[in-house]
Amino acid sequence: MEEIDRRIVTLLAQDGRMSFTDLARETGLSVSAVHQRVRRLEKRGIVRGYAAMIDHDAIGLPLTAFVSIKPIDPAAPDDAPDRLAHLHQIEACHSVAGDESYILKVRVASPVALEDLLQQIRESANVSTRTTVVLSTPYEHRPPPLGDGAVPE
Amino acid sequence: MEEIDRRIVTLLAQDGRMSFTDLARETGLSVSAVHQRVRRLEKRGIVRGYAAMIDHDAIGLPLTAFVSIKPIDPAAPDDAPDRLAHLHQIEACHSVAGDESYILKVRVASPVALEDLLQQIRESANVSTRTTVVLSTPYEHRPPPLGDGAVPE
DNA sequence: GCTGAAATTTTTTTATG
DNA sequence: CATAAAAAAATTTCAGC
Repeated sequence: MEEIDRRIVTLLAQDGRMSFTDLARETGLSVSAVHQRVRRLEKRGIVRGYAAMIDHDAIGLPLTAFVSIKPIDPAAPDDAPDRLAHLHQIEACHSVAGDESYILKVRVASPVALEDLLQQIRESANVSTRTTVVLSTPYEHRPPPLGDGAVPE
Repeated sequence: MEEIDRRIVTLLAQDGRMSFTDLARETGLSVSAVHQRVRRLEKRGIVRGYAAMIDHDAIGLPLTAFVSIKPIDPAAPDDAPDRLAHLHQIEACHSVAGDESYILKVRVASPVALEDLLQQIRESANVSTRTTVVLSTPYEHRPPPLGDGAVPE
């Protein structure tokens, strides 16, 4: 991927609703050229999709936590992500190196809801949990650094 | 916030580029009514913005890690988020309960880049670090559960 | 706050160099 | 990849209830 595609990706990461007209102005390309590139980036999966960023306080999910999980039976097949996928309070699931096997990011309405969710996680995936509660989030969803730091391809 | 706004938020969280026409069809409102509501949700900050979701492998940042930090001097004023904000490889910063004070989510190009970033974090904020490397991400950015689980207002 | 409709702008496609 | 043109669709504004 080269310079202009990288610029387009950066712009869309910052404003997913930016118009092709604006993208064209920012990149110096014509509208059709930008259009073509964006479609190609989407098709290749470099742009995976678009999402509105939501204020979780406002929608009644003010409590965020990171839940690290570890299998009770280390010999059992590890299909925890599949077994947890139905729990929609889990926003993300990362397989990680280290003592524990996955880190989950969860959003819930209250401490009681967290307690309930943890129980469901333990039951669903036969794991033990270790939970770190988020107190506040100074920043989140910052766009990736493409002009500085990363040297793709 | 009531039912229809919640539905709009859910739809936009799943597809940040959904048109007002489609939102109108999905909610049973007129286009102008939906338009009005979306603008109001944006103005109130319930919808914070829109972002393209990017494949970090494709843009040369294939390595994700969680970095927990702890101040070297517990008596010093805690302005770590400000002091780290210039490091664009930090995608998110959460203040957390527990032994450590913040969890950072970082994206870098390589192990060496991670090593370099960790050093910059320690120097910039006068903290010690504990790093958990992400091996794979079964899922991420799942939309919040508004029709099930949460009971806003 | 909603509807319906007009005015404007953007998106999308197609063609040509 | 640029330009151009045309058609389709979406955004935005506004009168009226």
